[in-house]
Amino acid sequence: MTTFVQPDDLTAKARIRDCALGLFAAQGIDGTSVRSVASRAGVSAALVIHHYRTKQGLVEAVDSWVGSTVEGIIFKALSEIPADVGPGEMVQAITEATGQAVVNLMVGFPAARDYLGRSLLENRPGAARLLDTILDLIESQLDLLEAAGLVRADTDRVFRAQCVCFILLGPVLLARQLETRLGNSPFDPAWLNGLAATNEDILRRGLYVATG
Amino acid sequence: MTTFVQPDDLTAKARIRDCALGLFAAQGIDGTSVRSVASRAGVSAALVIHHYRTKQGLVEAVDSWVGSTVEGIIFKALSEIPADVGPGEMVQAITEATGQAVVNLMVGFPAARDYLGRSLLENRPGAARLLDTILDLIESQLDLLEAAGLVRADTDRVFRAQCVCFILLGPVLLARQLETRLGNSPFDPAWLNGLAATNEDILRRGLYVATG
DNA sequence: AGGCCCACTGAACAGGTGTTTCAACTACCG
DNA sequence: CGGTAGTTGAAACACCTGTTCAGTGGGCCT
Repeated sequence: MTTFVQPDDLTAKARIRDCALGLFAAQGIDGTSVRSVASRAGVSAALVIHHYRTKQGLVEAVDSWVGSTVEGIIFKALSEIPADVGPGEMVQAITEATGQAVVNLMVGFPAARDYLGRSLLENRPGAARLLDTILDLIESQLDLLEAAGLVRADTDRVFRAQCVCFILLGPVLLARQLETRLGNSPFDPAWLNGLAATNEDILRRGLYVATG
Repeated sequence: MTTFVQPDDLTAKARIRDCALGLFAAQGIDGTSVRSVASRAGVSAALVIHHYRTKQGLVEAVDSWVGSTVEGIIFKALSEIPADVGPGEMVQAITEATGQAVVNLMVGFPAARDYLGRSLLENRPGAARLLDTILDLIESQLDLLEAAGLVRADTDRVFRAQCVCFILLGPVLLARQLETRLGNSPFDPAWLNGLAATNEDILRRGLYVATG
């Protein structure tokens, strides 16, 4: 059977998957029952099991849907880099493109973003692989930038990648706590851009005043 | 039957609390049943309820024990600052003392550290207050340092505090994923010191090479 | 000694969970 | 029209959950 779904009314199976994504992100996987997913999707619990065999099957379906969505966004961002930039600007172009893709993901796909955060928090295997991918990506990008003379060579390549990773993922991991503290969403575009600007400024010039 | 309790050993009530702390940290609160806590403590489930009334009561007992432990460590660190440092070095002394206290906490109290991470991840009210406290503390410390001319005044005070907070909490939040990636504990003292040194270096001098 | 309190237990209860079973419905194809 | 395959739902099953209950036993006070 074909899995291609036209953008008209979602089939019950897709509706179940979407509702599960939202509930998993909001309450966690263990905190979400099959019945509550079914109720929100307007179907019976038995239908959820019929379509996905087990709750674990539903979780895997959500995992793979989110994974392919995220990969699609990043691939799209990278494919839109103009091909006529010189080799000197190429590394910076890649960095900016991926950074923009991250912001786009956080602002434009709240469900996927929240689910990613949840997934990391609950230490699901898919999220562990994702963190691995993120850290590898950051490490290799910083390596490229170092080779281009844009990143200090006297910094540990593993530690610096962790530092950047934590700065990037912080809002995703602590979104709920930050929301109650800030009063509005930490993914409000204006707010996120301000935070990103400060982060970039700190990475560029340091936070402390040079004491000579 | 007879329980082998050595004279200096913990009372059953304290043993239950400690076992709960460990299991909550490892599996989450929702993922830990009263019976599993009782089993690990070598008592019956009914006794857990007898001592703490409800599971929620047990959670609150663990919360307050961790809270007072953490506060004790920080207070002890602050009280050990020699009183004869000049006002110029005072802010830096406070900063170093709290930084050292954080490292001590992460290295010396793995159970409390893991529980704190879990608590943040599960968005428990106690942890929300804790994050508030941490952010307030960082903001005011950076304000002090800025007033002393040690932190750049042209950085947003809220965003920069978030940045520092994410760097500090990253290993706590992602400890389990990092452990599988690194092969050893992200809280190994040597490793943690290396990470802290790189973080401080980045905050001091920036990560990117100054491009003029 | 008697009385008493308190730690402690096994069994049971009520409710929620994931899953299974079976029956009924709908849409398509000949 | 019949038949078949894909959908859907109500009810039930076995299990796990937090919690309650009635009771036992040992140490302590008067």
